[in-house]
Amino acid sequence: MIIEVDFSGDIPIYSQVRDQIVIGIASGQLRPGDALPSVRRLAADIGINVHTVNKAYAILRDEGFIIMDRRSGAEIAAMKKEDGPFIEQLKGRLCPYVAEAMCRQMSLEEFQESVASIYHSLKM
Amino acid sequence: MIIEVDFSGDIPIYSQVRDQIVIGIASGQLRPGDALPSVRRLAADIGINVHTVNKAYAILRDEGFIIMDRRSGAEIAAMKKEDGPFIEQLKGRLCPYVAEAMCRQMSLEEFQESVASIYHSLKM
DNA sequence: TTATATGTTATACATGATATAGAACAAATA
DNA sequence: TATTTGTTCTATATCATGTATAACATATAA
Repeated sequence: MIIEVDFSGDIPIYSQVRDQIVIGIASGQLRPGDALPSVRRLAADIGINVHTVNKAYAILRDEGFIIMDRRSGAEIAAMKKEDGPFIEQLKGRLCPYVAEAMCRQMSLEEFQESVASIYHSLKM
Repeated sequence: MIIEVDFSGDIPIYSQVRDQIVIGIASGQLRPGDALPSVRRLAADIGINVHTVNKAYAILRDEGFIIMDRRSGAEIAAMKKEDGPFIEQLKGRLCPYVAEAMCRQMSLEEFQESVASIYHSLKM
């Protein structure tokens, strides 16, 4: 799996790395049990600092996406089904986007269609 | 309209102010033509610096949500219907959230239901 | 005129986030 | 023994964020 980073954007590098790995898991490119490149390896491949990759990995670990072992490295975790608190947290983060879409006269159906478009582009 | 800010959170204050005004417009609490409080007034009400409010207002102006006049103050703008580029930009920002939901075994329908929940909570 | 209020701009400062760099540690493997 | 793993530590540089103070041009009201 190839990870690319936009250095000129306003999204932190560690956040971009985190997002792309999550997208990789969602799309099936990364499956539970798969080994991730070591922090040094990935840092060298992308051309960034080891600490930046380590921060992304630590976040993914705290979020339950990966399992890290000091000796064997990092691998994709098997995740449980989402619970109530996650959905509430998700709603809170989505709210500003839904609100902006409503201001721009986007219907609920149009918004949901965009979500479906993302969903299917990841699923295949 | 009351604007409250979380100082301990990880979301910048100017971003929180921006989001809450957008939510106010989406919910109909703020309508096109309505006057916004002056930057000094709102800053005093919330208990933050004038420049922080000014930054939020400047962003809202750049995004087309409000119209600012050096003499008459700021007011809510009448917005056109969203265009193609906006939807593409929106998809890019939503993608990580959809991906995370998929990793947590959330179905498309469940995600869309959350969006609908937000939509209706703003609409009423 | 005078006073007040508006957005706007400028400078300065403090703090935290971000990213880099180099080094070292404990544990496991080849 | 040598290498690799995640992890931790110190250090530095840069940018974002937030505050503080001041001033400006413009408009309105007393």
